[in-house]
This record gives sequence, structure tokens and C-alpha cells, in this order.
Amino acid sequence: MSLGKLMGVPADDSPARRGRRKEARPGELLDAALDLFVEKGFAATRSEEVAARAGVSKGTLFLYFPTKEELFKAVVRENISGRFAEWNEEFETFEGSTPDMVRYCMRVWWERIGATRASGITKLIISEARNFPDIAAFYHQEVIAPGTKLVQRILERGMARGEFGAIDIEYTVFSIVAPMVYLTMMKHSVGACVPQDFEVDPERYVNTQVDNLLHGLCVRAGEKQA
Amino acid sequence: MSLGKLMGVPADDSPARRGRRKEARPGELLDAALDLFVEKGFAATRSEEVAARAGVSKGTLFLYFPTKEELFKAVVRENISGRFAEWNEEFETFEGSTPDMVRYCMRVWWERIGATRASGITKLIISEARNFPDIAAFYHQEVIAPGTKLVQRILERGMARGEFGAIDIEYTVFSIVAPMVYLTMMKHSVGACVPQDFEVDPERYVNTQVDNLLHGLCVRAGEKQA
Amino acid sequence: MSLGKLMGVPADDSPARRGRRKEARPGELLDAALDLFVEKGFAATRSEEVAARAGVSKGTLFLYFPTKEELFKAVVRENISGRFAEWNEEFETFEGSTPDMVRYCMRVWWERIGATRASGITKLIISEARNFPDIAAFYHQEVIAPGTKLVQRILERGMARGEFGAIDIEYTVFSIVAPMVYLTMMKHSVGACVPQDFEVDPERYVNTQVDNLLHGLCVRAGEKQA
Amino acid sequence: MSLGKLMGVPADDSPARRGRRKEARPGELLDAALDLFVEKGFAATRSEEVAARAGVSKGTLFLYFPTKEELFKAVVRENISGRFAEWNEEFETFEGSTPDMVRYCMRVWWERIGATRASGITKLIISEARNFPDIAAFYHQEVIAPGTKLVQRILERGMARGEFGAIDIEYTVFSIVAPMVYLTMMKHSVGACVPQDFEVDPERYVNTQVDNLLHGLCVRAGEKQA
DNA sequence: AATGAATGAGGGTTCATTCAT
DNA sequence: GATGAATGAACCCTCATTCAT
Repeated sequence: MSLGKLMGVPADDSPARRGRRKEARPGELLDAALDLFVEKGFAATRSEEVAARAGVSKGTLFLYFPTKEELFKAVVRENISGRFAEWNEEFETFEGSTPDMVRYCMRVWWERIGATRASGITKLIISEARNFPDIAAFYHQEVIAPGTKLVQRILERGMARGEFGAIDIEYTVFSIVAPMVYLTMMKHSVGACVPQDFEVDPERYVNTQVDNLLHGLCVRAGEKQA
Repeated sequence: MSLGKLMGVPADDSPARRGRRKEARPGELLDAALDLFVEKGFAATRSEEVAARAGVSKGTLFLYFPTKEELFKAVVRENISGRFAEWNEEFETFEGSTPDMVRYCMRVWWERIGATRASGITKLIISEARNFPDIAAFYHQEVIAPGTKLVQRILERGMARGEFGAIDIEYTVFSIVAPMVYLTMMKHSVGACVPQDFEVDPERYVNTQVDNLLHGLCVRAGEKQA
Repeated sequence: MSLGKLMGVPADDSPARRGRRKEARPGELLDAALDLFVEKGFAATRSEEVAARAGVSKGTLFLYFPTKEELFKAVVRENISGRFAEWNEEFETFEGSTPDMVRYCMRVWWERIGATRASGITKLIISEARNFPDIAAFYHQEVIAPGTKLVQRILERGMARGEFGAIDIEYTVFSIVAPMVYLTMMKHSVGACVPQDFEVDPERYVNTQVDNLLHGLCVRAGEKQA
Repeated sequence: MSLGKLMGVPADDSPARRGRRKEARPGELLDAALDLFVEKGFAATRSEEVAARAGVSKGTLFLYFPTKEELFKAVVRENISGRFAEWNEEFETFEGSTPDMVRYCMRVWWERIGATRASGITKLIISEARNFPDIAAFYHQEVIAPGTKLVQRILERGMARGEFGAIDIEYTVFSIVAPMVYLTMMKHSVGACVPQDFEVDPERYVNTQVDNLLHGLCVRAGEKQA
């Protein structure tokens, strides 16, 4: 269970740079740009810095991306591969209970998104949405809307199977999404600056959020109190 | 009653503004700066724009704040006066049940913080923390740490009074904070660009989050299903 | 008869610079830009150089002209004040013979245009027309077309009064315009680089061109040869 | 007969082009460069564009010309092979009248120079002389001076044979050169942008200029008026 | 010889900051 | 205090030139 490694930044590889590698360049530049845009924001990131981190010169960056803004858009696009087809299929074939599905869902989200460099996109979008409304719209359409729909289907499954009570499905989506987004923010924002107090254990975090969400804080009628 | 001011500070909104008296200047500049920093980020906000929105000239801004960075810090400081001593006292005197306290807490947080311009500070800090680590540290010390402690005390009260089950108090703090932060993000970020789907009703939002958190999604043993 | 001073460049005045002179700036910048654009062309002229010649810093230039291209267009516009109304009136009230009018016309063109810094515009337009087609169209409409019409009217006057023979009026316009343009080119182009052989005396130049044009090179039937 | 090549050099136009053999490369590059330099000027022409128009890659250009400036100089040199020795000899053997010689000279100049791509050199030199003073000096020495001398000899022949009156030979050279230069400017500059009004018929142009120059506009004593 | 990926100096433009009025 | 013209460092981007293949 590779849930660990919270909040770490994958060190640049750079083993044997120095060979014309046309195909690799855009990817390296996008990786560098993602890191820097997430860290400093779009405006505060200098093109030259992106190039330097990718191990190339300033001019090379513009060989692949005509403007800094196009680089930004490519970064977003690159990190939003529509994985929802895959995830929807996983949903269809999942055989356990819906509570298990919720827990599985959040764990898997952490493993595949939260723990990876791609999670920075969330912070990036939140920070830059109003400067790039079309990017915000694109993100909404490609990520938020499908994600919301998937979570809704999970909740509906739970209700249909009698596992969940009568809940406000539409707004309960936020109860699942908010903790994930919040963990991402911690990782990429304040948590990256004030580390001592934010040594969050992702597994414990996910488990706690799921436990609380499924069963509530309140003692249940007929239950023994601790 | 002032528990509601938890976790943020209402920007002193329009009491006797419009006086165009000298004393009002810094406040108007801070208000303008807050709005713009939240909307566009620190780097993308131009000093002249702040001045213009405050109704003064570019030069005047630098009469009150020696640099743009100092203006930024003042904006954060101004919107984070540490009222936690007062709020802690309010906590002591609260007389209702702890679940009521949680619900009241979140409702009032929305009214006094979330719905006001001060809520932008949260987005601002998240966006700029890594560019201003000392500001992040300051925010952590002045807001996050006391806020966390206060929420912990609420949770402890609930457990002590037998209202809450055996919960992981330290990580359950996030279950209360995450929905609030998430609502703030929606308001100030993507939600401000892609409105149609984000017409969130704050009251319904808060109620749903609190309901889910207190009682959980799962049907309870012995309960009737809907 | 101030025909002289051919090919000289008026030295910059700059007596007591150093006082905020908002109104004067645009004019000084346009003068500096005209000189440099004429000398080096649009692309080879650096913005900073224009600013320096006008005695201001680089940034100041952009306070008055949003882009280098707008500066260029302003330079052209500024130096094409429609003097044709005035000239047309001079034409109407001219009382001498048409040959005298032709000679007067060319002399006056030299005094008012050819000898001044404005004559550089002609070289500038010739050099840059294809890079700025809209400017070329503008110049055509504001200068070439009215100028052509004026010269045509002169020629028509000469024919109507029996002073000129049966000439191809439309193409004879070029016989008057070409020498003027050519003199301008000498002044602002090769003549400015290879001076020794181009010490052209403008008065002699104009007189020779007019004499040749009016009377022709060929000896006339019944005339004595020199 | 080769008097016609006066004052310019026809770019060796498409004899057995399309061979894509190595020897053709520099010539194709020079042709492409001439066109582009004439159209856009030296500074605004990109090396890569020259290469592309010549059908080779950017690197190949620099295989043949070490710098863009050397390319420019080669373009000028290539189009100015000093054929004046030959032309002077042609002048010696011309058998017609001097007025015929003048007319023949201008007609043939148009056919062999004015109408070909080589005529662009004139505009190029006018536009760039001050950025390349050594090129201007070279052009002066190779083209202007010999051309001037040749025209002077023509004029002197006319006077010596009693065909021309007492003219200012030195400055009358301009009466012959200016119309040719002016036609070239029309072709390569404004006339290329504002076509409708510049549909000049070269034959009519040359005839009109020569007629006017030889016989003058004024009616002659003892002539019938039209 | 030919290519085209890579470089980096250079130039247009922005904008925080200064300062004379 | 208030203003806004002026400054110049900094940044995005271009393009002549290099060089490994």
C-alpha cells in the first residue's frame, strides 16, 4: 500500500542529459513547468527557470511552446488525461459494499493522483482560475463535472442498496471531494512551508475522513460508548 | 455568541466609509488590495490597479506601504487579528450540546467569514504561501494553530460529554475544516468563473456537511431505512 | 533664398533639458524617431535609442506610444500634415506663367519639405511600405494622390493657356515628381554616406531640372547653338 | 546592343534552374535573399525565411555565407558585376543620333534592368545605405560613378554633335537617372502595396519621360500649338 | 554536404518605485 | 500629503549562429 511519501517532491532525475532528444523535451518541460507553476504561480514563474529546471536554455522552451501562456495550458491539458472512462469501468465492476467502495475510491485517488505530481494541478487551477477562465471552464468540463458524476453514482448505489440513509446526494458529493482537495492544498501550499505540524500521514488521513463520513461523529443509539 | 467569528476576521466592512478622510486611506487600499490579490494573485496584481480601485493615485499607495510586498503582508495581517482568546472564551460559555456547537460554529463561520470579503484571505494564503513562507508561518501561527486547537477542544468536549464516539480527534479536525475551506475555494476560484454549476446554497451546504459529519452516511443499526 | 543646407542634419537642440515637460515629450520623441527611422529603418532602430536621442529613458517612450509600431505610425502621421489645402490655394492665386509656376513649385517644395527633416518621410515610406501596407495606403491617400492631382492641375493650366504643348499629362506628373523624390533619396540615403561626390547644390539642381523639363535638351529649330 | 544593361545587372534568371545541384545553391540563396531584402529590408528579413525560399534548411545558408551581413553583401555584389567597360565600348560604336541613343538607353534599361528582379537592388541600396556605408561606397564606385560618367559621355556626344543645346551636363545626368530610379521605387515600394493607382505602363512611362526631356513641355517658338 | 535542435545575446515591453512639483 | 511623469531592472520572446548528427 504505497500511500506514503506524502508531501515529498520527486527529485529531478537528470542522469545523462546531453543528447538531442526531441521527443523527450516537451515532457521534461511540462514536468518542470508543472512544478514551478504549482510552487510559485503562473505570473511569478520565469520562463528561464522552467527551461533551466528542464536542463535546457531559455530559447529551447519557445521551440516547443510558443508562449508562456500556451505552456501553461499545455501543462493543464497534459495533467488531465481523462481517466474517467477507466474509473467508470472500475465502478461498474466493483463487487464490494458501497462503504468499501468509498474507502477504495479515496485511497485510490490518493495513490493515483494525490501522491503524484499531478495533484499540483488542483492547486494550480484554484490559484489561476480567474486569470484563465477558459482553462477553468476546461477543467470543470474535463475533471469536475465527470468527477462529480462518478461520486454521485457511488452515492446513488449506496442508497439503492440500502447501505446509505436518506442523504442529500448532490451536496454530499462535497463531503467526499472536500477532504481530498484539502489534503492536496496542504501538500502543495502551507504544508510545504510549515512542515513540522503538517506531517500528515495520508493513510490515517483517508481512513479518518472515510470513517467519519460513513459513520458520523455522534454515538449511535444503542451503541456502547467508549 | 462571537464563536461565529471563528477562523477568520470580517473585514471592517463599510461602517462609516465614504468620508475620504485621511485616516480611511490605508483601509481602503487594503480592501482594494485584498480583492485584487484574491482575484489575480500577488504577482499579477498591479500596484496602480490597487491604487485606482481605492480611488487614489499610484504615488499615494507608496506613501502608506513602502513596497508591494509590505502591502501584501499588511493585507494578510489586517485580516487576521488574533481573536482566538475571545473565541476561546466564548467556547467556554457555550451551553448547548456539542453537535449543536459544531453546527452553530459552521453556520456562523459562513455568515461572518465565508460570506464576507475576508474569506478571500484563505485562497490568497493557499495561492501564495510558497512565495511568502514567512507569511505562511505567520498565518499558521495566528490562524491555523489556534483554529485547530479550538476545534480540537470542541471535539474533546463532545467526547467528554459522551456525545461523540471514539474518534481520531487530531485528524477529525480536518473533517470540520475541509468543507469550509472547500466552500471558500469554490467561491473565490473556479466557482467565480463557471457559475452555472456552482450556484451553491450555503445554508444547504453547511447543513449537509454537518449532518453527514455528525451522523454519517451509513444507515444505523435499528434505524428505519427511507 | 534659403535653398541651401542640403544634406545636413540639424543638431539636437537640448539646451536646458530636465524639467517635466509633458506636452513637449511626444514631439521630441517623434523628432528623434523620425531621424532614426529614416537613418536606419524601422526594424534596425532600437526603442532605447529613440528614447536616448529624445533625452529620456526607455520606459518614458512607452508612456507616450504603446508600441514601437504605433510610434512609427505616429511619426508618419505627424509628418503628413495635409498642406494641400494651403498649396491648392496658392495655386489658385498664382498669377505668373505656368512655367514660372512649375519652377516656383519645385523651389518651394525644396524649401518647405526637401530641406527639412520632414523629407525623410519619403525615404521612410519607400523603405517600409511593404512592411506597413496600411501606412503605405494612408500615405498614398494623404500625399501621393493629392500631390498628383495638384501637379496635374498645373499641367492642365499650362496646356489651357497655350504655354505647354500637347503632353501626356498623366505621365508627365512623374517628370516633376521624380526629380524631387530623387533629390530626397540622395539626401537621406547614399548621399549621406558617400558625401564627396554628392555635394549637390539644391538651387542649381532645381533650376537644371526645371530648365530641362520646360525646354528640353534638344536644340530647337531656328535657335542658335551655344 | 548591350548598352541596355546599363546601370544594373540582370540576375541570371532561370536558365537551367531546377537542377538542385550543388553549384546552384548559392545562386538560389542569393535570389531568395534579394527578393526578401528588397521586400522587407535587411533587418526584417529572417535568415530562415531566405533558406526556406531557396528550398534549403537554415543551416545550409550558413554553409555558404558565414553571416547574414555577408549574405547581404554578396547579394549586392552579385547583382553589380562591373560591366561598364563593355558598355562604354558599346557606347563608342553606337551609330544613331544622340536623342535616339537616350531613348534606346532608357527603353533597354527598363527591359534588362527595371523589369527584372535585379531592379530591386536599387531600392535595397537606398533603404540600407546608411546601415552599410561600405556597401554604399562600393555601390557608388561600381554603379553610380561609372553610370554617371557614361551618361555624361552621352550628353557630351549630344552637345558635340550639335543635337543638344547648352545644358548643365553635370546636373542633367539626374534628369535621365531620376525617372528610372523613380519607376523602380514605384515598382518595389508603395506601388507594390497600393496597386490600383500604380498600374504604370512602362513603355508609355519611358516614352513620356524621354519626350519631355528631349523636347520640353513648353511650346516652341514657330511651332503650331495643338 | 545538409540538417535542425539548441543556444543566448539582444530588444520590446511592463511595472514597482522614485521624486519634483 | 498627493500626484503622476520618469526611471530602469526585469522579463518574455526572437532569431542569428553553432554544432552534433
